[in-house]
Amino acid sequence: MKISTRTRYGMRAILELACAYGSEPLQIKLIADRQKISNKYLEQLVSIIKSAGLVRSVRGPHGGYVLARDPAEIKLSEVFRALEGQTLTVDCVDHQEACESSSDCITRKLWKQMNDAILGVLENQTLQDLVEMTEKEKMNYQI
Amino acid sequence: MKISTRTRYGMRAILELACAYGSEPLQIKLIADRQKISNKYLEQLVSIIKSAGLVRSVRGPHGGYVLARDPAEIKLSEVFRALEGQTLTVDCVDHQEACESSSDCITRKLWKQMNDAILGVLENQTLQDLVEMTEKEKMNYQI
DNA sequence: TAAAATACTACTAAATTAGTAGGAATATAG
DNA sequence: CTATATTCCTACTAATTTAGTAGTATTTTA
Repeated sequence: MKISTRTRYGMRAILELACAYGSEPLQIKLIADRQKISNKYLEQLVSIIKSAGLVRSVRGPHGGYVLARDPAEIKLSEVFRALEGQTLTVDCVDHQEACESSSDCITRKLWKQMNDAILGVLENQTLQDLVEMTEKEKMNYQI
Repeated sequence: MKISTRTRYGMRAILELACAYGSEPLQIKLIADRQKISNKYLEQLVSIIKSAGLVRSVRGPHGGYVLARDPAEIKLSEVFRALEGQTLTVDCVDHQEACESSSDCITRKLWKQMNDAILGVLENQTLQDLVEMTEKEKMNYQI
């Protein structure tokens, strides 16, 4: 149950964008430098969260990426699922039809509890919450 | 954040053993047949939970595996971690030294929340709880 | 028109997962 | 003592996923 670097990198990138919300677009290159992530790899990750509708892009010089919505309107669950995939524990939790024993399967019940516990964390916080926490507690997400 | 089939199969196998606690040893072959898992693969999975000290083995005819302790004394977290690995989200959650920015990293804080949410589910239930729930709600873990 | 950026697509290397395979060791029953 | 049933151990393999690299096309601005 490790979180992939894809998700970790992607989360940091969108946090940079959340922090810069309201300002000029941020370039991949700049974020990649700050976070010490491969430029080209980050390009693909940001493209994933763009496909999910969470960021918008601006092409050409002085282009870059901006958050598509107010950071207070973007739940962490949206970001996480875009990067890590929709399935949080096992397929049958969201799609009962994935297994015919779903309705009376005890392990499914367990995985659903775990699924909901994770969702509880991600559904109840937005990018804005993380940005504020960062400022308030003098934390960072730049390394 | 999908759970591997290793963990799903392993959890089902140990649940069979929990259910049979107090009786004769169960053979891999029998469990594998019931759960429709490859015999040889399950052998390896059970060997993992044996290494973790959760089950004991009996060799020779009429041998098999038995739970090493009372099912009420085996937390789901022990089983899960044996199968899925100790790390629940990211290394730095358990090992701060894994990253020098740990102390003021906002994403680590998020991953720790998620880590603890998962642990909350697994630490507070034992194999016995699942066995009882299975009986009480007429559920199963045999398919 | 040059330069700065994203967009797209294909490839690759490494790691992990999910097995398969075969035989060694051990215990039991007859 | 021997056949048999079982775990034990180790090595191999195939498929999938992850983490990139690489190159070029497209768009926009100055």
